[in-house]
Amino acid sequence: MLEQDICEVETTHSKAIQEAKLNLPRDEVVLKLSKRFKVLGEPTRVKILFAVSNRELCVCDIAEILSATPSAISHQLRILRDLKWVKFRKEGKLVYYTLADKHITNLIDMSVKHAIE
Amino acid sequence: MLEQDICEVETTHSKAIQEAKLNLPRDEVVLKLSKRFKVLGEPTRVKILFAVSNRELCVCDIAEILSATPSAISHQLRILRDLKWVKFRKEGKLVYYTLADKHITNLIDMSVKHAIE
DNA sequence: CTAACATGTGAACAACTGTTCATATAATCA
DNA sequence: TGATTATATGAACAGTTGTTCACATGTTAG
Repeated sequence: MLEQDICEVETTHSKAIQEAKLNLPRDEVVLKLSKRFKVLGEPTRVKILFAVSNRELCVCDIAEILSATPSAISHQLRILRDLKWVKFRKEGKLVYYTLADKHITNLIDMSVKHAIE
Repeated sequence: MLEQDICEVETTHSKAIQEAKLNLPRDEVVLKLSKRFKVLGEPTRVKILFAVSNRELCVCDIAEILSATPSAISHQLRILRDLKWVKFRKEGKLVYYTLADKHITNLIDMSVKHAIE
């Protein structure tokens, strides 16, 4: 940030600035939070979560449902697996995925109803 | 999607697939939903929302708080304005921003506490 | 064993996005 | 009026990301 970009309002509002700085969550917390939201910021992943929220589905099922390639779905599932938002069960060649817990769909449902008009 | 990418599991799981397809929210809804989540998927925007959730702040204040340039903040504020997540009030040269309503911070708070461990 | 198939994964590519920079606009002050 | 300052905004650039493609792995059937 260059010198010219610093506003002079700073001194006037220093009290509000100081207060806001203190109330701001730690960088680590914000980063973790936004990282999770970003995962929900992709239609494909939201659809996958919706699809596996009520029943067990294998990768090909999900691909068929979303009209996508199994490869694309597999890539997205890895992200959801890493976050432990979905769990999986192998059965022969197939791998069945389910929602790890109801928290995520609750969040989505709540978002639909309240926060996001 | 090429022929080779279509799985043969389809016929076996056709019932589950059909059911999942019906339960899936409309594309329009999912798109709108994930679009909003994407906005929260950026640390800068989350920080801005936190900052203006308790007090009125001008662009330079926010820039100072987040250690960013006023220009970068202004760009992000436009996105938040378009979504009507923040409201603003002009006073001379300064433009003061506040949270439009408590729904968004509620969502974030809830996410911190419940859905997102 | 070999062929077929479901899934996983790395590389490559295209599309998107946040920041910076330059500049415009609007308001205040000398 | 002219200078300064706060904010807005378009273009450019760099970094990120989702999909596709090719291929590897592992399992089942013949």
